[in-house]
Amino acid sequence: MEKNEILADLEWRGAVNQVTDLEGLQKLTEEKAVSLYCGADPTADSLHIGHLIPFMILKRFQMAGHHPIIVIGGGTGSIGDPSGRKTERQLQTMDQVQHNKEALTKQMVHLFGTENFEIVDNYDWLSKLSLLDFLRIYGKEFPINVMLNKEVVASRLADGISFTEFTYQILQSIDFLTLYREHDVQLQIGGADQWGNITAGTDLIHKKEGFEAKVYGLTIPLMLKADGTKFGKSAGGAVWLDPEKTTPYEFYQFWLNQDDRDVVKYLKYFTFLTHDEIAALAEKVATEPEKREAQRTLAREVTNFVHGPQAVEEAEHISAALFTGDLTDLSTEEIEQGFKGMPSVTIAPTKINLVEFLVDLTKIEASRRQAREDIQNGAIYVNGQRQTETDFEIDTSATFDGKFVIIRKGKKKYTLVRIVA
RNA sequence: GGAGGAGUAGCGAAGAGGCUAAACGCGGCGGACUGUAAAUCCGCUCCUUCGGGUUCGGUGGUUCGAAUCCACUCUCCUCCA
Repeated sequence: MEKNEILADLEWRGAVNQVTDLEGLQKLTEEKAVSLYCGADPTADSLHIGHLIPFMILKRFQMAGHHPIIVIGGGTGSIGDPSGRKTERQLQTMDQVQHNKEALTKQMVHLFGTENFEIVDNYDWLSKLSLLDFLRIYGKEFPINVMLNKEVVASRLADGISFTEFTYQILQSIDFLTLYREHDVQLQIGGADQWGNITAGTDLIHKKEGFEAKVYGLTIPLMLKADGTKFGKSAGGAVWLDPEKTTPYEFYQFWLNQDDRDVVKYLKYFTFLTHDEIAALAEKVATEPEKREAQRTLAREVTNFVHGPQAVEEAEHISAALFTGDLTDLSTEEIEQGFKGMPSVTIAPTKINLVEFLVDLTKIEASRRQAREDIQNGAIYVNGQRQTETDFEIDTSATFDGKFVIIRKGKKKYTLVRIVA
């Protein structure tokens, strides 16, 4: 893709919500390799797929020959962005921020490489700013009435917002200005809820650098699923990029299970497939939805991007075993390989009643009552065999060389129980 | 500071002395159907050794019996100052 085609591509992908000056930005992409940035505050020690939304766009800019920068918010993260929140954030300790920052940085490098990409930390400049400088140099440029009118702030006035969070938009604006000056950054992108923060930044740059300063903002639409719920949550909560938190298999399954109505949208957002390839898959969703080729491709592409080809192969192998194959045919080696990364618990060899096994030993079930109910409903499978007797005795030495017991609960929740003496 | 109102299971919301482990809705968990879908239908949703045990903001009382009545207390909301 050429530099000047990037905006049209984003439009086609439905990835553009608002742009401060679309024509101006288009012109800029025709003239040069544009430096652009997106912020990510270290609020947790892993990225999740919500982060992927702006990051995919940064990546597209990168692939088109532009120059993306991620600002990791060591400074802003210690303050707390009020955007998209109804209540005040709990401040994180600086140690947490530091820890999270390191974890996120690793993941970002993994996604973007080091060529034509930078990560900077706004702690580097925000922490050096004295209170008096802050007020004299920047505070003067921010009329309170304008700040109050920002959606993010206005929506919080009734319930309350601290001065700390109120100030967030100024800090983010200082980021943009700093990047404009030191890294020639002319575009900031972010989620739809970032519009207020982004325009605060362009305003500040115009005031400080003059109105001829060419800076732009672009926001991405809020992503909603077809059923109206928020994108990116699965049963267990957020879908993380950290394979320790969300295994590659679960990650793969998350994408594979997407609704027909959403899958094309996600192909556009989260894959680097061409327009023609996506159109062909869209056609297949319409004509032979039961094959779920679009979902399969989506899962394969995104898992490959985040976890690599090895992880895709593994995820597909596990999926095949769990959804079509008979577990008892698997060798212990295959289980060791296939279940790597599945939820697992380790216990000592024993012979025990199934209910106690599920509740006391493995914590797969929360209570005896629940365990009995699930067993009687036929929701529990031991090594692939449905088990409906609550007084069934499990002998851990009976299967898989006494090394494993595989418990399935419901349609697709597996737990690998490792038997270690 | 004054006057009212509210706190019930994960959430929302009934109940106003025994028939209430607590309607109903959502969410969650299962099952059937299916495409590892959607929609739909069905069951479950405090714990239990199935005898029972512990629940309705908290503490103490009245009563044979309290989520329901009384006192005190904590928290939140509205109005007035």
